[in-house]
Amino acid sequence: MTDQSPAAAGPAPSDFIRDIVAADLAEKRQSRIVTRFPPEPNGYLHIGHAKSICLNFGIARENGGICNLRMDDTNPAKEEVEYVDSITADVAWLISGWADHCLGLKPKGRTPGSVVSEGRADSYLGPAAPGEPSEPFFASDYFEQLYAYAVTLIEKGKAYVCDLSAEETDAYRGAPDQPGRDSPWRNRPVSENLDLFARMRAGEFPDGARSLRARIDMAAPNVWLRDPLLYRIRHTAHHHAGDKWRIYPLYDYAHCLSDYLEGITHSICTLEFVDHRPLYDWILENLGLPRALPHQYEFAKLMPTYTVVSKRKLIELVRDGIVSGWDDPRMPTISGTRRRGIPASALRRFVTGVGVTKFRSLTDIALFEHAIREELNATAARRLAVLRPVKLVLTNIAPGEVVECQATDNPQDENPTMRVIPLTREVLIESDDFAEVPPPKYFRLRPGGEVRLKYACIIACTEVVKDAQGGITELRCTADLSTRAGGENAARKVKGTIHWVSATLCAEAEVRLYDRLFTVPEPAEEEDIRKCINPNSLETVVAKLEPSLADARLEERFQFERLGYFSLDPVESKPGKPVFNRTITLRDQWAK
RNA sequence: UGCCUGGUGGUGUAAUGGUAGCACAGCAGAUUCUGACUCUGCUUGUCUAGGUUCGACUCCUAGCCGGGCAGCCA
Repeated sequence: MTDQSPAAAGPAPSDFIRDIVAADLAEKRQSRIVTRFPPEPNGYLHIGHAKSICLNFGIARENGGICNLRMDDTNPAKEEVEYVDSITADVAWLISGWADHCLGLKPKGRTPGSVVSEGRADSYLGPAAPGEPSEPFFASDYFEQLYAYAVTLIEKGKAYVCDLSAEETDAYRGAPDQPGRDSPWRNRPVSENLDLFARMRAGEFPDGARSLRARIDMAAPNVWLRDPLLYRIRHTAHHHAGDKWRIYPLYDYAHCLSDYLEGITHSICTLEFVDHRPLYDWILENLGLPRALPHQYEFAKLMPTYTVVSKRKLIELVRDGIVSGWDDPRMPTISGTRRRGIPASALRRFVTGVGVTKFRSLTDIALFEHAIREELNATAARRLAVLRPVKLVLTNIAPGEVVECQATDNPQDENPTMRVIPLTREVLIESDDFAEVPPPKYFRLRPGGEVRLKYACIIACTEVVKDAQGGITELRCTADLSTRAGGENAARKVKGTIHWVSATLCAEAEVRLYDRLFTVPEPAEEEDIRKCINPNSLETVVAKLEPSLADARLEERFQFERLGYFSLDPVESKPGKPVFNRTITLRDQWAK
């Protein structure tokens, strides 16, 4: 349950929201911190959500609190069970081994119960006890309670049923720089409002015929205070609540009260909700609730370069078949990230490393790549694999002879383990590790030149064999076995060391090489994102692998030396027919 | 011309009245049986103008520039 990664060993993050939390604790405004992560189940989670998850769970974790996972499902037209399942799985994966103990789930099937707070009737829904059957919280589980609160608002003269159409409502709202006008239904008697609202619930009116509105101020400078809608009529079944509702609450109304019902202390969201905060507070304050009220705080969402993080654009990529699905390894979704082989710890390190501010920043994706490499460099087992092979014959090794070479699994370990790789007469090397006419400063193999075969010995190229078209068919070399580890010339230096595999004793696999999906730093700013799709974002090759890779397991992470980090594709790799994904290349100064 | 919000190197982020620091990126070098990792060095910054102060990224005033807001979406 403890995180052994370097990121966890470092100092706890600090930002303006954590400062507020710390002050609330120090000044006893709160005794226990409860945050929440409230996605709408209408799409898959992406790395932008990962920042919010790590912020909310991180704050809970650092303060001995919990973070509720809540489906913000108040719009039945857009939401699906598929999404609640993927969201639940993605959150579990991201926090696994780091904040599992902070995950707030509710008792399965439970809705808010009656409690007494400060001597007054109240409602509350807390998290499930350990071991108890549980599921995420759902805003739709609060519909009954939300309805009761709405009745209270009506009784207090703070809400009314409005008969204006959607278009009329827009017109009456005015513009940001000019006040709106009161709805003609604004001063409807309480009894009539109560009756109409009950009949809205009963399904007596068609979609859009009426709405329930807060009675605030049509001249408010903040447009969200101009009698915002609380409920709309929707004759639609709900994926979680079933078919018993004909009216559904809107976000602004449902969210603050969901927070209250769960005893949330700090409701953390992104910047676009700043304008809604006065409404968040208005609803809670005007209900005269007995317990301490939650407070909303806003931060800037994560916007990485060379990708998009908007559900609408992500949905387009999936729908238009530009990627294979939500979990395509090129997608910035959490499921795509996972399938790509990126460790959850690397994603966490990245999203917490960028910090939390109110500045709308563009984060260089290189920060993510760095976090991935840092994590994988420390943990991935080194292996040899050749992506684009060219044959090389070691003329002084007899056919059938096998020279066993000791190879280090991970030089980053204090006591690295070893394995054996077979060297045979015929080996395969990377085609661009040989150059007939080498560019300046090229220190790999060339005609008449020398290079070391990693973990084996130094070889010298004696002959380049070509076919009739001039294509290279094989390289003939001599191996200096005295330069093997332990040999009398083991210390001999040559400029280059290259990777290789035996041509006769090797495994084979499909390897998928990924590159960034977009060619421009800010694809979201383009008029049409299809025009800046990187045509080379996926290249598939059939690679030759050292024999041990035939036994690779799904959860293992490898560094194919000098190439990058790889792991098995969890969806399409099959026993006997392995498929590897390249998670990321190694940093490459030479390529620049 | 309404309301909200924000401006620190190329990017992100610290410094909350006391030496502008860190990470990434870039460049140069060292090291290397991975052109990886590691190590060293370097380039580049407080939006502007006033004011307060011994001293201002920080406080005040006025500007400038950017982002968001008028869904019966969240």
